[in-house]
Amino acid sequence: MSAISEILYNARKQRNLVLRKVAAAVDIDQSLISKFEKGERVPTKEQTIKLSKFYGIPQKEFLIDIISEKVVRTIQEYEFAETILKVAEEKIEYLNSKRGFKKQQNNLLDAK
Amino acid sequence: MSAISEILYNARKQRNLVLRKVAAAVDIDQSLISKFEKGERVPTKEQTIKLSKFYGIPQKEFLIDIISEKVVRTIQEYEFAETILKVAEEKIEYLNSKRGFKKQQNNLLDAK
DNA sequence: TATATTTGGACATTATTTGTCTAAAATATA
DNA sequence: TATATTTTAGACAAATAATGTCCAAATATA
Repeated sequence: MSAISEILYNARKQRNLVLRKVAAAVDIDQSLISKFEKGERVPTKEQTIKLSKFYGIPQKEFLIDIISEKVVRTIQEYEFAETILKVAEEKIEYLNSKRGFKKQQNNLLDAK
Repeated sequence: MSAISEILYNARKQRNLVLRKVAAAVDIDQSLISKFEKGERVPTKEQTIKLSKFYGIPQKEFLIDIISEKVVRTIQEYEFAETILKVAEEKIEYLNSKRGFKKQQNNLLDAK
């Protein structure tokens, strides 16, 4: 039972809504929403956006939550999952520094 | 051009092997190995194991490299990729602490 | 107890990843 | 320079994974 499940379940309960009503409002099958609330499935990006809008959940934070959950489900079978993330971080930082470099280059070119 | 590409390319060059020879030895299409070396594709787990054995690359380290590369390719489109990894880390740590708890429980039960 | 709601499981559909093929491009060799 | 060999890129087939739907069983409510 992940945080996403709880967030969705609580959001619906606070509003005293049944799945059918949410399903109609956001155009997602009620069975699927049930699975999200039970942690059986993870919403897609589009579904995430729809649900966050409907429930007034901050979109970016929710997206981060969803995508990180997907990452976790991919790597959790490995005993070295934490190391994977550390290495991934280094790679992302490296990519960002390359982008930063390119941005600086572009800025210099624009100045000319 | 990722580290994986360089590792594979250098490993092959050091041994003065052509793709065809490696391909036959590890039973992976030579065109595919070329794509790995160029960073166009990422090897599967099974391919990773085969290549690490063939080249004598430490398997666990190589697996970590490969899987983290896949994670990176999934999330790098987002400007908040680093945050995703941070949250994923917290989730993994949480899971590990739950597992630790279960292990302790199991140990206690065994002791009885 | 009847009805409404939620859930789980099977399976269809869609999307993504992976593997293969082939010829062009690049490089090496004679 | 001609030829052989190697590498590569692109198209597409095949395999796998993710996602959506359907429907009845399970559960909750009145």
